[in-house]
Amino acid sequence: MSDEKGVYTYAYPRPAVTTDCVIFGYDIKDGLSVLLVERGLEPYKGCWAFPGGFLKMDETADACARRELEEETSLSLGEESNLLAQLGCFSGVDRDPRGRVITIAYYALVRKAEVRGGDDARAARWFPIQAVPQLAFDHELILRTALKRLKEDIHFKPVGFDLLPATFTMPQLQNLYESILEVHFDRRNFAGKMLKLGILEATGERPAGTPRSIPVSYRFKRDRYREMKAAGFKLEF
Amino acid sequence: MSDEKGVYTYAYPRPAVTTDCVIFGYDIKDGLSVLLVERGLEPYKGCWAFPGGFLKMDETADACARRELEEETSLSLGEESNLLAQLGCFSGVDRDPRGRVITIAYYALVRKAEVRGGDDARAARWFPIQAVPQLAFDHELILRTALKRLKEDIHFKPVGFDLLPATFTMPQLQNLYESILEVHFDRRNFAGKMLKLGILEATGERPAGTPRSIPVSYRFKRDRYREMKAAGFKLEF
DNA sequence: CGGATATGCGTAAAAAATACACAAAAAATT
DNA sequence: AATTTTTTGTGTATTTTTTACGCATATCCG
Repeated sequence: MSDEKGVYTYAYPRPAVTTDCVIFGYDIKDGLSVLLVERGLEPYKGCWAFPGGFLKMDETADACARRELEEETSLSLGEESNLLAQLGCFSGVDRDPRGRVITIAYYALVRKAEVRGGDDARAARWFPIQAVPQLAFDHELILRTALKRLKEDIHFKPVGFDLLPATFTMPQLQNLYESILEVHFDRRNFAGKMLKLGILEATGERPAGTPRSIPVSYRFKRDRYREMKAAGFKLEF
Repeated sequence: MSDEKGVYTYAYPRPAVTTDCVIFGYDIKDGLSVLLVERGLEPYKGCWAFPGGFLKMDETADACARRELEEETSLSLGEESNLLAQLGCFSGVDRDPRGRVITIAYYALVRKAEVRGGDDARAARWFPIQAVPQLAFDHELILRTALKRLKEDIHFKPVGFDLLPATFTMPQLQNLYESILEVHFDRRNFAGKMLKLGILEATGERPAGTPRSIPVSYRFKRDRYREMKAAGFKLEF
């Protein structure tokens, strides 16, 4: 490993550089949730924070975020993931008691999966967005920024791809949008718009008996979505 | 100054951290332009690049970007500027021949003003966006990213505030939008939409003789714009 | 069994986007 | 100097999109 402990000297002072990951998940029961780890080391030992850690000299910030996420939560982000996006750099002078540390924050949307603590993280857990505990460092600011960004992104990117199970119903999809945007839609209009986008397909024929009040299952048409993304599409709500 | 040359040692290696500024300007003659400086030092000495430089230990990235911009181009960004936005962190492992250097890129829109080189910059100049020379480091990637971002932002923010002179005509405003988005609009529809937003006001009465083919001058209503921004508005094109 | 609730389907009204024609003044051309 | 071309402002009819809402049926729950 190229990052063995040693002594590194520079002519000018340098900040330490970390990455942090704001990972959103979703299920019907808890609504929108966020993934946190319990810190196993000082500072803020025992406090909850976003998974993340120091940048190594031979990896990009992107790679660092993925690595730290996997080490601390066992969650690995496939290259497929639509939304591993850079959220921004947080560079407040006093944001870390250890000294000058800047962080590059990322955020991603995933299907909620089992997570377990590891490495510097004593534990890893999903928290419903309404029940997030006090956070270490300036992570509350980072969370607010991520939520704001998510609300913007949802207008342009089909977030369901990443947050929902492979097949889902229209009411579920609507519930997802409503819980992120904190608004309510008329269900007929919502379904109409979604279907008109052409990125959904019904997963099975409705049983012959045409039962009505059991929802139809859909899945996303990945190919169709890719086409539309290339052409540049927009979701309006 | 806290950043005197000396020897700074750390237990783990650290990347150097810089900021770079992508500054867009606009005038009728050249259309959209970007501000570059000619590097006075190695590496890439004599090559054109974005103004920027190393982060000091007692300043945020934001402050660093503003400081370096002023030092190298004599351009100072008022706090009023709507669009000094973080563009993202560029962290390619080999992006700087001096070693590991990551940069936090910013971008801003300003009224084109006289600029002069200073500090590490031998010269500073505006380049029309179609005539940008070869750039140092990975600055071509940064420029592409900034242009993409600008095209997105224009849908939500009244970029004219920052790019146009205090008073301007409707054809000028339209020309600005057309040169950023690289499309053409019907002028009646464009004017109609713009006026309906309610953020413009005619600056003077049309002379009594009602001459037709001399454009009406407008100015932005800053107060009205602030209100709308708080309520969250959207420009469609 | 009966009432409350959820789902799908379709339509009428309102709002917005779009395409388009004309007259007058300025600018360019001859 | 006369003529043509370009530029600007104004308004309207048409199409498209968005929004609001009614209804029949099936499930859920006591």
